[in-house]
Amino acid sequence: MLTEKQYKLLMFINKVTKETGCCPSFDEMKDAIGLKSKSGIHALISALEEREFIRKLPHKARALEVLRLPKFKPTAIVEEEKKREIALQNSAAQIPLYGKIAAGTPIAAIADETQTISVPFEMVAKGRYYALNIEGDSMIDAGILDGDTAIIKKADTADNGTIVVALIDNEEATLKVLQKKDNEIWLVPCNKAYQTRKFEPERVKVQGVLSSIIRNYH
Amino acid sequence: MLTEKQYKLLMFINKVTKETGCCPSFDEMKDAIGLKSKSGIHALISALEEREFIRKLPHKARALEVLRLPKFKPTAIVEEEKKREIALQNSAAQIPLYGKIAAGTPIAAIADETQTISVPFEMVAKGRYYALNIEGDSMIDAGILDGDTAIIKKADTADNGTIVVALIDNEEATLKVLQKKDNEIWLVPCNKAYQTRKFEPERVKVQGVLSSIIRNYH
DNA sequence: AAAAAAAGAACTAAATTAGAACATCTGATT
DNA sequence: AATCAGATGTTCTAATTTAGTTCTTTTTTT
Repeated sequence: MLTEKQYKLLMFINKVTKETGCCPSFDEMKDAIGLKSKSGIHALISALEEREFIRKLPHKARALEVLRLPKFKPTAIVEEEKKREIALQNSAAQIPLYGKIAAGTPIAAIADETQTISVPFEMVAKGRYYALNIEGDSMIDAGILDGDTAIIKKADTADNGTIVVALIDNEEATLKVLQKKDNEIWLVPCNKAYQTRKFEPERVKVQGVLSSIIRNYH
Repeated sequence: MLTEKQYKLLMFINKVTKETGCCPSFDEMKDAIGLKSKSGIHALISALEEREFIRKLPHKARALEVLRLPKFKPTAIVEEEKKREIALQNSAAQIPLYGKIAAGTPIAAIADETQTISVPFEMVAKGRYYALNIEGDSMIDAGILDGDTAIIKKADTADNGTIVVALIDNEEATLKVLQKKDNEIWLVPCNKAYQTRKFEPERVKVQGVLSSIIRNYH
């Protein structure tokens, strides 16, 4: 239907006309569309007139009239808008919801990424994140309850004392406090009813660090 | 469509005609537009007539008729754009951050609304919400820790057993579990180190119900 | 290399403005 | 009916600014 420039120009004319009641001059259009010469505008205007989107009085200043707007947008514009939309959505980033943790499944295995959860952008400023639903009460003393949503920052290392997603023997994922000892890795629960579990370093892989907790009451 | 002067004149004619029922003379228009000679008005009128915005009877005094006003954007498009904008904004709602709770200040008093926090849209689907920073450990057994952010739904009533923002004696706001007894209101902490406080119903006002908890780790 | 898009410059036309002279209309007066 | 005054509309000239058109050259894209 229309080329990208034609579309942009038409929308600009329409917008200015609507907002000010006057239509823009060739120079103003030139600046708006990002051209350095008016002659390009002339060509675009001719094209728009030929396609009956606008009408003009020749040799008159600011004498354009928008007759109609296109029903469909040029693909280039659509894609541009998609990008912008995604950028805006990122003000609340969509991150994948990988499933439950504390069950015996490695996270990668259930990473279908079909479900997502939106979280405030401040939470996920840098890095890559995913969400997990908390199952069980092994972290209850850290204020992490059954049913909470954990926002995890992907990482394969972590500092002592941080809460991490740990994959044990490639088959069990769990959320615990990390303690690296001389020749062992301790996964410390935050609930006196549970025992600290101790592993050889080879058996434990860090899959992420706890970044945020979100809990919804009904 | 029109130049600035043409537009101004057209709007002036339209306004005067509507307000007084008769249209202005060339001299009045000249003064209104800020010209020192009527001849300019004549030229502008000719331009407007040529563009079919007004009609005139030649050589008749005050014989102008406004035919139409500059075309505006089709409403359908305007509304479509508005909807999209709202949808985008809502992907992460901005809600006001009222300040800390458990300190001795009524919430309304610190409601400056200058700070906001963005929360996932799912959390604030309906109703009006605000955020509070949690101070103290009186709710620690409910998994609500010092420093957490509470998303509160505005309400002035609440069910028994829900966690509410309660204003006591119009001066102290606190987050507690609500228990309405026969002739008392109990505000129950979730920490064995704290006592349940009991009040006459008149002294306690519910200011909201806990909707979500957000906690950020570094 | 060919085609399309953009830039640049030169040229032409229109818009704006002022001032003054002139024409027309209306109602009142002769 | 003719005339007049006052209010209003019209035309013209002229200078200045702003804007549209066209043509050639350059750049970019294919």
